[in-house]
Amino acid sequence: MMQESGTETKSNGSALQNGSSSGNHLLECGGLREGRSNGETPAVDVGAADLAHIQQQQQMTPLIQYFTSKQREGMDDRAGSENTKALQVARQLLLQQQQQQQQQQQQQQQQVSGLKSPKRNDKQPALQVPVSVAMMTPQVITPQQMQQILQQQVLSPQQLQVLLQQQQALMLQQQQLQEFYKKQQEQLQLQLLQQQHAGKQPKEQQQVATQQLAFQQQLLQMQQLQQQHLLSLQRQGLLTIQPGQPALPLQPIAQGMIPTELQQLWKEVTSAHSAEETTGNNHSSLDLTTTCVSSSAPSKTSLIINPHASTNGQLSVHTPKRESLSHEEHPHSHPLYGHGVCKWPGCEAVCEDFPSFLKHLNSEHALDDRSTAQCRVQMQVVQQLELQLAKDKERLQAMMTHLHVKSTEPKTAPQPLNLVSSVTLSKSASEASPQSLPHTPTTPTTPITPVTQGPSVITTTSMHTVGPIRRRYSDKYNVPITSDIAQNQEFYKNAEVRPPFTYASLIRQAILESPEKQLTLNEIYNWFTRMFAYFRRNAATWKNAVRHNLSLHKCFVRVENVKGAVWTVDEVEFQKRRPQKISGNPSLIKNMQSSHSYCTPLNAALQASMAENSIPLYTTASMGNPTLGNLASAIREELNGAMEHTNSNESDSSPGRSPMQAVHPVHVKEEPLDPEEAEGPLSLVTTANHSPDFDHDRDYEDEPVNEDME
DNA sequence: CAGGCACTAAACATCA
DNA sequence: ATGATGTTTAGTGCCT
Repeated sequence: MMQESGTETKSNGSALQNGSSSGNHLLECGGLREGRSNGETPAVDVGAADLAHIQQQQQMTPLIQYFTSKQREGMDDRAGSENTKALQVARQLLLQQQQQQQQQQQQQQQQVSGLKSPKRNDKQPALQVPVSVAMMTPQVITPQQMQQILQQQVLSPQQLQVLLQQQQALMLQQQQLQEFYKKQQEQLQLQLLQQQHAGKQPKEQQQVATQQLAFQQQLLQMQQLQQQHLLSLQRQGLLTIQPGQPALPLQPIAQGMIPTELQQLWKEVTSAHSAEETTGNNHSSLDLTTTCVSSSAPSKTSLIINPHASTNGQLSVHTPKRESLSHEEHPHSHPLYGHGVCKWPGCEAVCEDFPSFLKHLNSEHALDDRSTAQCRVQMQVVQQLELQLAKDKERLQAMMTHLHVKSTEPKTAPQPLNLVSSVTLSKSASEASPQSLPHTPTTPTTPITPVTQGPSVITTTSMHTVGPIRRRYSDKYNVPITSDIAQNQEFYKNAEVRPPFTYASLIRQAILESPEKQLTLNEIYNWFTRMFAYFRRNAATWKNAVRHNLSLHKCFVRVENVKGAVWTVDEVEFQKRRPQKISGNPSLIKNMQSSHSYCTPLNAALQASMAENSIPLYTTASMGNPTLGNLASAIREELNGAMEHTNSNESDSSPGRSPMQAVHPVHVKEEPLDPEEAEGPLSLVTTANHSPDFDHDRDYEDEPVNEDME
């Protein structure tokens, strides 16, 4: 019958405040942008398209990268328009660059001359595979993205670990790819030289062009791999992609880790690098990549994760556990040897066994200019990574400390954001105010702690120690409970997060959701356990609470039925409670309005991005911007409902409901009810029709809030 | 600070 | 007797 999975009676201090918030729901949003039902941010989208275009051209020059990186940097604290400007500039530059390059290439095809120093001109590398250095940087997640992760989200150490591992693995892969491409490039040049001497240009050029194409494709694949990695991170709620940069993962921009000096180093290496033989085995290092890419398919639709599978809070999402992870921990002890391949940067030589590898190492990678240069590069890379790691570690430490301190404070439980494919999400979210705002005198520039404690699946278990929360925000906004539950359904089902609603609200919801608008106690229990993972524990406690609430509140009416007693909702009674509550809470309203004023322009696009990336709360949390989307509508509805209530008892605040849709005769509770009860048609069981009131949530307007309703 | 509210815990009653 | 259901009371904490 009932699922009494965890009947520990000890419930004090249980997971009441695992108000984490990363709804990993809403995975229906497929790609980075496709998932959105309608493009909220056209300007940004254009930028994204441009970026993608640029990406496909594989022609990002350092200059463009600079611009785009600038763009990204600005994205954190500026609106997107500036960024699109920068992007346009970059795009123009790119076009010029492309033209120049085309001219160059044409010239070269006509006269393959001056090949001795094809790279002398950094800007137009002759016949160089148009792969920017930055593109090849071993950077899967840019430092800023990492920063985002660390700044905005509460990650468990394990997740950080996994993240880092994935990052490292991908970096390794990328590094190998870099080497591979570098090598290919050099070989091409060498071949070209030879061919020039041999005097057979046209054919070989064609070949070269083909190879170039192949390289580009491979690079593209690499990019896609990156992208998927990032996507998977997003899906886990580990990474936030901001709206102005939906194509962010497509931007293999060197940032932080690879400054220009590093590029130069690479060039040094490249120029110092003499031609090597054989490229045939190089693909060994690519195998993983290509298979990975092909398995997860570049098309974004293929990235869509089965909502059911992914809504599981634990999010077993397709984080393609890249086999490359094993690169590091390959049984063969030498870090430069793995999978039968020499892992010296840029080498990839196949070595049958370890001894032959050692032999190869000593012969091919002896102390010479090239090795030295490569070493320097590697040092730089490592240094940068270490720096970054140290920085992020520090940040993480600070976060942990901060959160630890804060989490012990009796804060209110944050409410998961309704981000699931909400059409007006950006609007509502941007207008929203965090429910915690009234209690948190945080300035917009400082992260709001409770927000970072959102119902993230990551931390739900770790949050269980947090003390009980007495306040249930949404109790005051009981209308949107419908949409909230509907929208966060999967989240609540899978994450052991206490829903931010009072028992009364939940019970009412359960009853209203039933076809008959009536439930037996047991059915109510079942609804609780079915809808909320949280209520699969401590059954004795919450069941008692349910019964207590059913008995206590006049709005719950017991009806003798053929099959026993069922409980119904006296909507009027229920609504009666609301005005008095909301009226006493003007500060909340004010806060909402004020927060609205500053967060709207800033965050509209951001919210959209969050929505499509299944990342509630986090992004704006770091900006101190409230993003509890449905709170605004909640309050609004609350107010509407309250006002309507004062005007007439007939109207429900939710348009989705027909107040007069009484189902069955309700027989009133045994106890005499208030005299007020006599005032209405009233012991009607108001029935909510089952249409989800999403529309309602979205249709509200920005009307002035009436604080004096009573 | 008082009062209201929500939550938790527990005692008790009723009924199948 | 037992468990489910329902009622009531008490204590506590948060918020206005």
